[in-house]
Amino acid sequence: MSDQFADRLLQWYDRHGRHDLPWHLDRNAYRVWVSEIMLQQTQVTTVILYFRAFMERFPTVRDLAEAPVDDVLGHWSGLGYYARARNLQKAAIHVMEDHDGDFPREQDQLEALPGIGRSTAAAIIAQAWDRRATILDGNVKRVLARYHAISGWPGQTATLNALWRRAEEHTPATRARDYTQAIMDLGALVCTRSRPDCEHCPVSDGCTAYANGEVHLYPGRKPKKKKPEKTTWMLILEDHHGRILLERRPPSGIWGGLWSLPELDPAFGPDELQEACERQFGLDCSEPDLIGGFRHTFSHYHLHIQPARLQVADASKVGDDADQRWLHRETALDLGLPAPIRTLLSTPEQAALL
DNA sequence: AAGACGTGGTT
DNA sequence: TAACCAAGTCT
Repeated sequence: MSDQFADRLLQWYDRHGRHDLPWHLDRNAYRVWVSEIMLQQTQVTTVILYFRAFMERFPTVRDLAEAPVDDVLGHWSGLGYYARARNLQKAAIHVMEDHDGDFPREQDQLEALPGIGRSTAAAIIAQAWDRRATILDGNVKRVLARYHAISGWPGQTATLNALWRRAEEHTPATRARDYTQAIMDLGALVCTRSRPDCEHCPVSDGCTAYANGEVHLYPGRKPKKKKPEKTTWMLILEDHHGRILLERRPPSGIWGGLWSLPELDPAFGPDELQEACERQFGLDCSEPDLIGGFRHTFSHYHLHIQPARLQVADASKVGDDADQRWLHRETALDLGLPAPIRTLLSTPEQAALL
């Protein structure tokens, strides 16, 4: 059904929407897909530079499928949610092997690819091929929650179902590409989380929350919970060449598959680091030299990272393999590193401490 | 169903 | 400053 909502929105979009984001140029399914994955829970301004660099290095789905995983993660370093990068490459391999290098055209086939859910599949269909499909991202949730005064936190199934139903209803039969971009642009530029610009909203007429003067009540807030705190040790083990020991983290969990400093059982106290180092790595370490800690906040818990610097007498006991390497700082920066570790290894002030 | 999963910006 | 949140998906 093509209702007044869609018509007014599209009219507004033609004049005020965003028409030249990087993924709007040379538009194809691959570029749309990569942009949609990068944009999951990530702001447009953050994505732009990553997208350009990623496309330069991996111009086609084949380039991505054939690349070393560390290269892919390296281009994701600092973006967060690294499962996205691992899934991206898995999906690229599937597309090459099962679909002859072409993205499947049906929504359920797209959703079968790792990292592509209901909304991302719809975004690809609409953005890449201009076919009718319904998205529901954070922007659309906010717009529709206000327009229809849908109460409740969108994380709850009932609220989410109500939003999906409305989203489907509003999706027009034509101009699918422009419509999906338009409703996201409205959320990003007008119907913003704080200080929405209702005076310039093309659909304020039919907006229930606006009519009731309750725009600020929607969407419902997430129930707040206390974040647990976690403290860990990150060892900076340096050999006499000035190289640092890095380890690949397990494929799942925080920073999965990325390279990082060796993590030590947090149960060890500050004065047990030398012993722990010898036990865990079989290394003959000098007196641990604490260089102070920095605190890093995650979305789900506070993680206190305490870097401890130790000089290693004989690095040959820990070899170079797929999961453990002695690397100079500059070399390490080519790998997929978590942002805090990258900062630790790259900023002049931090590096001076190493 | 609810929690895990990152980081940087905003309030 | 600490909470909140952004073009969600997976388990």
